[in-house]
Amino acid sequence: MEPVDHRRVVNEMDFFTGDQSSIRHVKADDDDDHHVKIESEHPGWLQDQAEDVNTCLNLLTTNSTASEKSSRNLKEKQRVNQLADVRAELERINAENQRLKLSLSQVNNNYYALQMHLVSLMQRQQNRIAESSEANNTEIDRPMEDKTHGEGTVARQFMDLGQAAKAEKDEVLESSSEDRSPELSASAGNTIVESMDRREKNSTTPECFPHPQGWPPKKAPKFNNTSKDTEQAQQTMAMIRRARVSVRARSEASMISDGCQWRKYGQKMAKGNPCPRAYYRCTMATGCPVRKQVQRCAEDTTILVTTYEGNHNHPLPPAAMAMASTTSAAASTLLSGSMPSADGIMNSNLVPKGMMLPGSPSLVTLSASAPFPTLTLDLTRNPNQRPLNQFHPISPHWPHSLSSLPPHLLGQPIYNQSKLLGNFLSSQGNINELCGHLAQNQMRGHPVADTAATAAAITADPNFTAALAAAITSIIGNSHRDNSGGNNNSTTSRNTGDNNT
DNA sequence: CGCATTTGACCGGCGC
DNA sequence: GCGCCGGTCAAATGCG
Repeated sequence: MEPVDHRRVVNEMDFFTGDQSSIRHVKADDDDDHHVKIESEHPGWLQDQAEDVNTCLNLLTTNSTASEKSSRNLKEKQRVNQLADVRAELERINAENQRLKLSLSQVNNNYYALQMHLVSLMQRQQNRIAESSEANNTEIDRPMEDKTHGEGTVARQFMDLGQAAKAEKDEVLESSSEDRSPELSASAGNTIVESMDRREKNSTTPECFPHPQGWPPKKAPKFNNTSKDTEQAQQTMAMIRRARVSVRARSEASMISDGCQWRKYGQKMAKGNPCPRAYYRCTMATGCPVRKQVQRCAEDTTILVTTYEGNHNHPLPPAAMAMASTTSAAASTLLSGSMPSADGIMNSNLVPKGMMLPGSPSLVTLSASAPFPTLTLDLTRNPNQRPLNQFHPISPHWPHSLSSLPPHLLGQPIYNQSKLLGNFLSSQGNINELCGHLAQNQMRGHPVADTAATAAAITADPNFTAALAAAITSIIGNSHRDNSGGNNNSTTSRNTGDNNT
């Protein structure tokens, strides 16, 4: 038999906070001469307050003297004054807190902006070194130069988006891009807005830019020089959101893991493909606009095509940083260049020549037929098997080895990735060489299995493909990244677990 | 029971 | 104007 508790327990809301979660229990103990005990999370404080409780009921005993009354009134006034003081202090502290929060947010933004700038500077320096050492190979060097050019540009693009001085912009518009030094370009308001504006001005070119099927005219109305900067910025951002990055990779999994958390919100049968297309949205933060589509290739169902769209509006975990700037990079690549057409882009230095091997399908393509400009990274094509075969031993530790890859691809700051990859691409010009290079650096001493199955396993590994895609995209996208510090498409442990099995 | 996924409905853009 | 198509929504369903 349990002892019966005669105490009545009454729930009371905490009126100080209005928080139901901080409900106190007021226990009336029948065994204690009807005394009321007040239990609190802050017993000491409450006790002190209880002693000083001002009921404002003016409950005075009849035998009080006039002097006692006056002294009590005085005390009450003092307490009221103290209370007012405390309240004022509280309000002041709250205001200060808000200010500090704002400052912190600004500091964060500035930090990211500076980081982007640093990245661009380091990239530029790196490219100069590569340029001098690879003077003979202008085909490969120039893309890197342009990348550098673009990187500073984009770092600024996102920093200054919406603030670009219009007069400055118009001035820049007068000069051709060839005449501009990278420094000038990066500092003279060469924003996406400007790029689009320039394209708009360049009406002599029939197809100024791949905007078939209504893009951008419908989604983003034409710019004119009299519109406000803010409108332009919004339109530009809308365009950036529409630009896409598509990654083709062999994978048995339903989705490659890229560091982010995704929630499936739809699935459709797309025309011309027996495999359904799945629609996912990023759930790492409420309101994150990033979407991705996953669909198997109609011709080869072992190939998984993942298309990213949008920019994350939240910081990403370290594991997700591998996909740094994927979509924003692509968007910037597509939008910041003054390419008259998709062919222009492909024939230009925007896409590293090394990515387009002679006699083999290009690893990077730009779709001009898609509704939105789409950059496609094809990780399924493997014109040179050697490096991949070298790359990886058949090992039960492979997944763990992947986790050792991050120091090169996943966990390092973007500029390291870009530097590494940039160096390598400029010197080797072959993505497979890149794989081998990474592998040799990372896994030196490991046995080498020279089998096609190994290569397939590597390319099929979601982590690897995602990381590789991110790295490549970082380069292709001129290492563009915005100052949110979180415009990355990446992968997450959850997805890794859920979707790779 | 809460959350994620599934799936049919719905909507807007585009071509005819 | 109509139908097709891609994309999204939201109720139903499944699962842990």
